Order: sequence, then C-alpha cells, then structure tokens
Amino acid sequence: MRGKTTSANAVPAMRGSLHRSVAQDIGARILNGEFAPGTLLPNEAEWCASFGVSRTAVREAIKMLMAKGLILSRPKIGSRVQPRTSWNLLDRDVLSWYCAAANPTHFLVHMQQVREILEPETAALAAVNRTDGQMAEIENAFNAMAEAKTLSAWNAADVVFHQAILLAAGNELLVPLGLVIESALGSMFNYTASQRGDIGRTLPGHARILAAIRGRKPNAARLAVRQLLRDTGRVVDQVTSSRPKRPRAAKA
Amino acid sequence: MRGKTTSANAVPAMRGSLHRSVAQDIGARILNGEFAPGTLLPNEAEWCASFGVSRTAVREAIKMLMAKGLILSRPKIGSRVQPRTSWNLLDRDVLSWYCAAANPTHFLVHMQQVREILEPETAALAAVNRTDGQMAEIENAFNAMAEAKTLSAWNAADVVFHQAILLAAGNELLVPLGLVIESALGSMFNYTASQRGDIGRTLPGHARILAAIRGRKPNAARLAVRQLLRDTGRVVDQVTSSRPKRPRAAKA
DNA sequence: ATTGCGGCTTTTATCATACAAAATAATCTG
DNA sequence: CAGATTATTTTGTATGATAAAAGCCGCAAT
Repeated sequence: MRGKTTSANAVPAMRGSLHRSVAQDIGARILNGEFAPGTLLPNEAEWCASFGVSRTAVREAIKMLMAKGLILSRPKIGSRVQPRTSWNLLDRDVLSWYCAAANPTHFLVHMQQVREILEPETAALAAVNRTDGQMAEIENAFNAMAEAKTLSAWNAADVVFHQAILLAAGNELLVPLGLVIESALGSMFNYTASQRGDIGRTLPGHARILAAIRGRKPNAARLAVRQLLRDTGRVVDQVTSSRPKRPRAAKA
Repeated sequence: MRGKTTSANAVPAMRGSLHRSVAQDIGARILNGEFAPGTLLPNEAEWCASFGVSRTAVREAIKMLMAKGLILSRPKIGSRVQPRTSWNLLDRDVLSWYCAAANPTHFLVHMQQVREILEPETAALAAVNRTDGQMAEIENAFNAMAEAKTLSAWNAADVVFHQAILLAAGNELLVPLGLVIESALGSMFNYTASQRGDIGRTLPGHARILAAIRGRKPNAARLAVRQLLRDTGRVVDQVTSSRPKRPRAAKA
C-alpha cells in the first residue's frame, strides 16, 4: 500500500518541489471543472493517500491554492472550492491552468479583446509619460527587431519592445497586467511572427508606434497600435478558426 | 523567552489562521520596501523566533507568499524577494498591501487610469454581448440606485451596477480584473458618492449607460462611461489633492 | 414535542522532531 | 594551483502528537 502512486501522480519529479506538483495537479483539476465551485475536496488524508506524499506536502499545496483564491479550508469542514469570482485568474499559474482547460477559441478571443483594449492606451500613456531612458530602451528593442535574422531573435526582441512600452507607460498596475497577458499568449504562440516569412513584415507598424512615442503623440501612438493589432489579429483568427492546436490529452 | 512576541507580532489573534497573519506581516513588509527585491529574507528559524510560532506556520506563510510571486525559496539559499515583475500585484492581498504602503496619490492616479481604460470598453462589450437576463440585472441595480435613500444603499447598488456590466461584457479575463480594481477602490472610498448630497447626482449618467447597453450601442456606451468617469474623477482629484483621509491607525 | 445545553467526533491548525536533498563553502589531494 | 571531495547550512519532506473549530448527537428540562 506504499508506492501506490495513484492515478494523477503521473508527474515524475518536477525539479524540486513536491508540494508544487501537488498544487499543480489539484489546481489544474479545479480549473478543469473536475472539482466545481462549492464542491468539498477530499480531505488531507485522502490526498496524502492518492498522491503518496506526506501531509506536510499536501498542506503546503493547499496553502498555495488558498493564496490563489481557488479554495478555502476550515477546521472540521475541509477544503471547499471557492466561487469563480474569487479565483485569481490573473495569476500566472491559474491562468495557465485555465488556458489548458478552457475552450482555446474562447480563451484566445477574450485575450485578444483585452489586448485590444489595453495596448493602445498603454502606448498612449507611454507617449505622455516616457522618460528618455525608457525611450532608449524602446529604440534598442526596435533595432534588435530590425536586425533580427531568425524567428526566435525577432520574437525575443518583439517581447522586449512591448515590455519596454509597458514600463514606459509608468503605471504600476498596467505592468503586471501586461506581463500576465504576454506570458499567457507567449506560451501559445508569438506576438507578430509565426513563420520565417513574417519576420520584418510588421516592422513599419512598429516604427510608427516608436515614432509616435518618441514624438510624445498619444493619439498617434494609440492609432498605430490599433493598426498593428489589426494586422496581427489575423494570426489569431487563423489559429482560432482552424483550431487544431494540441488538443491536450482529452482525458475524461 | 516564551511570550517574546517580538516586534511585528502586534497581531493578536486574527480569527483563525496563524500562518495567515504571518504571511500578512511579511507580505506587507515586502510591499512596504522593508525587504527590497533581491533581498535575502531571514531564514525559517529566525522567523519562528521573531513571531514565536512553529516552523510549520512560518513555512505555510512562506508558501502563500511564494504563490503570490513575492518570494522564491530554495534549499540552502533561503527565501529571496523576487523582482517586482513577478509580483502578482493584481492579487487582492498583494494589492491591499501595496495600497497601504504606496504613495496613495500615485496609487489612486494609476487606479483611475486603469478604470478609464477598462470601463468604457467593458461597457461597449456589454452593449454587444449582453443577454436579456444580464440586461435585467443591470436594470435592477439601476432601479435600486434610483430608489436609494441612504449613502450605503446607493453605494451598494452602484457596485452591483458596475459588476453587472462587467459580467455582461462576457469576457472571462475582464471580470477578475474589474473585481480587483473595484475591491481596491472600494476599500478606500466609494464609487460615485462620498457624501449624502452626492446621492442621485450621477443617476442621469448611469441612465445613459443603461440606455446605450439596452439599445446595443457600443459607441454610445463607451461615451457615456467616459462622461461618468469625468464626473466622478473629480472625487478622486479632491481626495488626492487634499489627501487627509483616515490615516489608518498608524500603529507602530 | 421543542429547545437548549453539553459532550462527541471529524477535520484542519499548530507544534515538535527527525531525516533527506540541495547548493554553497571549505578542505584535501594530486 | 586545480579539481574533486567533504562539510555545512538551509529548505524540503516525513511522522506523530496535540489543540481548536464546528457540526452532530443525544440528553434533559420545560
């Protein structure tokens, strides 16, 4: 009855932490709908048995999920899945679990909507608030894009470009928001280039954004970003319409 | 050497969890700048001593802070404060710590900026995507505002009104974002009324939003929200300029 | 029969202790 | 001096015991 290694414990080692992989597993299954909001989770002893780990590990995992707003645990009651409204969906982990579980089409559409709302205004703010140092950062990233020969170099520079604008906007709240969106999108596909042929295609669009921010023209920056999003939006459209993508082990 | 109750441990009981109050304390001190990014925190034993609690409690607190992206702990190294870019600032707790620690003027300005970016577009999306049921929710909230006699009734209905629009926008990512902003703002002052005399003042503005969403006119909705924000923005301006507000039990 | 009180039981919360593993620092050997 | 080896420190995991919360049951009193 020892090395039971029940079901879900397919995770081999996961570099370091055990509690982390336990949290990972439970969290994914909650986002997955296997444990719906309001559901009472198995108690600690049952988790210990099913994962074959100690209570310590399970409890630390539960504390992490608690910190992310997924569950609430109380003595004698157990751990109950919280209503969706208290989930920290904008947490990197939670978002990645959601992203793996949810309908990818829906998810991408929503993500794109948020980008279309945020990015133009972020650029407009950057045009107003940027410092010279931040401007230099943006220009460096742009130059790196211009000189990029490989797809990965292009995309890396692209990410830096976006982040530099984000920082230049000078809004503490916008930064984490942008980073989360980026990291979620980045794990699915790249910003403005998905094939070798795309390299440089959107460079003029980026140049317009750069110029607007340099010239401190918020409205021009806003329009330039909208234009760029229209161009690259097609990439998303392609993905969402064909929607083959990794179907991600459709278990149950 | 027992009831040492060192320094920070001013927290008496805090209904339930010990690990929670430990996390609270450490988290606040990180956001506070007492432990800057890159800093190595005291090790578990030292925390145990300084809080007078067991290692279990400290570890669970640390796991929570880890889950929120504030720190990273590794064997032999200890717990290091992560760079700000990995902080989940959009987590309720983290935001509240930040809000307590940061320059309130800055914070409010940034918050208001985010509102000005998000809310008009949220309303526009709601105008497009709303279902009839969601429309009814919005109208109910509006009616409650219209009939509100007390300040608290008005503000409660106001929050419901905003949330109903948020839900009607039909974007899974926008919802948690809006909720976080709301909860942070709500903890500082109320939405559109801060004095008895303000009750009903913005009712016509709300009515315009309502009508636009009912009529499925996204652009009208956008404009109506912008108008309302301009009206209520003044409240923020007042607060940020005078900036007395309850100084929040300046304990230690 | 209903209600209020007290004890029972389950489950998490906390504590204490021991050992394992990781990563650095120190040391030894060639 | 270089490289490998051993120490050491700190977190990670396991285990077992006790405390506290909160529902549950039953008993009793009116």
